Formats: sequence, structure tokens, C-alpha cells
Amino acid sequence: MFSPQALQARLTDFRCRCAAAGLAATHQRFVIYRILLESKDHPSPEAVVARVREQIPSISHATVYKNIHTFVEMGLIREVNLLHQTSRLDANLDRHHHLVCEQCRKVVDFYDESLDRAQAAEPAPHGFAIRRYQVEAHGLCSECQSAGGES
Amino acid sequence: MFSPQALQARLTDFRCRCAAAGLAATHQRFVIYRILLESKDHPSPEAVVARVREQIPSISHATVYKNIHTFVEMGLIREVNLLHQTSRLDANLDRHHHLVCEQCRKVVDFYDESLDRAQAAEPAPHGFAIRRYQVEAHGLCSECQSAGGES
DNA sequence: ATAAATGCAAAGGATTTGCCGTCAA
DNA sequence: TTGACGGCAAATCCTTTGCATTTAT
Repeated sequence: MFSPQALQARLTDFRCRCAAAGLAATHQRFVIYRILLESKDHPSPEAVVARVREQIPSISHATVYKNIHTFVEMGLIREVNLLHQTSRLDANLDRHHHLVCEQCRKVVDFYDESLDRAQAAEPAPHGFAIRRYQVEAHGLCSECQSAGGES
Repeated sequence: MFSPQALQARLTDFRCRCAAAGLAATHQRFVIYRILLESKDHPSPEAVVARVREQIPSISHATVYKNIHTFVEMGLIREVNLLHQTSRLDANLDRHHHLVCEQCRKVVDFYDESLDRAQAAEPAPHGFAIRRYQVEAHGLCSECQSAGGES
């Protein structure tokens, strides 16, 4: 994911950001973050648990899950899939896109011709065959804005 | 989601497509599909179970879940979130997009300036505040193409 | 008649919770 | 010292599975 130098830089930043946020720089927390930085494959929390256990065999699921949440809140990492708690179904097959609320996970249809035209200039890497583009616009729905979406 | 006429048309189509696919036109199957057509909110399977139970109180989870899978395979409905089995994490905060394999759910980073420029021409509906755009390109990775991705 | 579909209940996997002991600051 | 953190185990939620019964064709 990162060059060795960039990796070092981020790990140093990490200590600062923990200090700034008033978070203890525990060994577990540090290893979990390093594993995430080194992972090129968008791992699941379970995969992170497995990788961390190679270095800290006794680490618990709870610790890994809690730290992942902390990192997301700090903005240190992101979830690729905002909507992963459950499947979400759509019987509307017309060309359209989705607004996804980062707070409450509401999904709203979004018809927009500019977005319909989104198309890559580069060929897809690794021989990946693209079938369709789907734009997700992430943000806050009006309810969550008024509720104070300072997440 | 659809006008009354469009709804009727789709329900008629539905019977034809079931017949064509050799699927029995059961009452349960029909009601599940109608609920999906009428739902404007991208419901979860659990939400579909709840709505169907207003009409068929005795319907089982298994029936709803199995039919949803059948409908997705037939292409009658789509999943908004291809990646919903588990969270997927990304420590790479650089601007980039994702290729998602419809078959094996692998996620590959995709850097492309054209996609970076994706932006709506229309204002977002319902006062939704867009924070960032994220393009997902859905298709088949090279491994799944060779394996015969005739899903 | 017969293959497919439903319903039930139990199992499975991911994630969260509460509580207690431990550690970083 | 002390509040935050880690570990454990149980609980929860979503989804799948196996099997016996019913139903559509």
C-alpha cells in the first residue's frame, strides 16, 4: 500500500494523532493500525483479527473491532462499504445512482445525467472487465444535518 | 417507485418471466416481488419479511431470503451493496475508486482522473448534503472471467 | 405424479456488549 | 493513581441450511 518511508511516516503520525485525541498508545492499537496500513486487499475485521493474531495471538475480537471503530471515527481509515450491516434491495433497474447518509445509512435514489456519463479513461487494472459504473454520493441526509451530524 | 400502470405491467412481466424460467408462480413469490416493487426505500431482507408478513403472517424467513436470491439471479432486482457480508476496510485515503467483482467480491483500487471528476449536475434531492463521490465499477475480475463468470 | 417450494427450527458467521482485570500516562 | 483499554464470554442480529410437508404444473 505504501512505501517503507511513507509507512514509517504514517506510523509516526499515528502516535501524534493518538496523543492529540487523548488515546493511549497501546501495543495492540499500534499493531492493528500497522496491519491495516500494510493490507492492500481491503480486509474484513475478521481478516484483521487473523493477521494481528500472527503477532499477538491472544488478542480478542472485541479489541480489534473496538479499535477499528475508533480509527474510522478518527478518520484514519475508511469503510469501503458504508452499507454492510445488511443487504439492501432495489427493484428499480432504471439507470440511477445513490445518496448514502454516513450517519443513518439511509439510501436515496439520485438521477443525474452527469453521473450517468462517469467512465474511466484508463483501462481497468489486472484485466478486470467492467460491466457497469455505479456512483455513490456520501454525505448527510437533511434529518442528520439538523440532528447535528458532527460525526 | 412505479406508477400504478407500470406496477401492473411489471407484475404481468413477472408471471411471464417466472414461466419462462420454469419457476412456479406461488402466492408467496408474487407477494414478495410486489412488496419489492412498491418499496421506495431500498429495504433489507428483514424489512421485506416484516412487510410481507402484513399480508402473509405465516411466511418464513427462509422463503423470503431464498426468493430474494432467486430474483437477483434472474436480474429482476439488484443489491444496492454488492459488499454486505462484512465490513471492508481501507487505510488508503488518497483519492481513488474501486473495482468490485460481482462473482468473488474482490475489491481492487482503481485510480482514474476521469472518475475523480464525477460530479452531479443536479442538486441532490431532499436537501441531502454531498460530502464526496465514490465510484464503484462492477464487473468480473480476471480470475472469475477465466473460471466462466456466467452468473 | 413429480419436481419444486414452503415452513420450521437449528446452525452459522459477523459484530456487539458487559464486566472485570490490567496498563499507559 | 486512575481512567482508559484489553480480554473473555455471552448475546444479538442477519443469513443459511436440512428436512419434512405442501403445492403448482
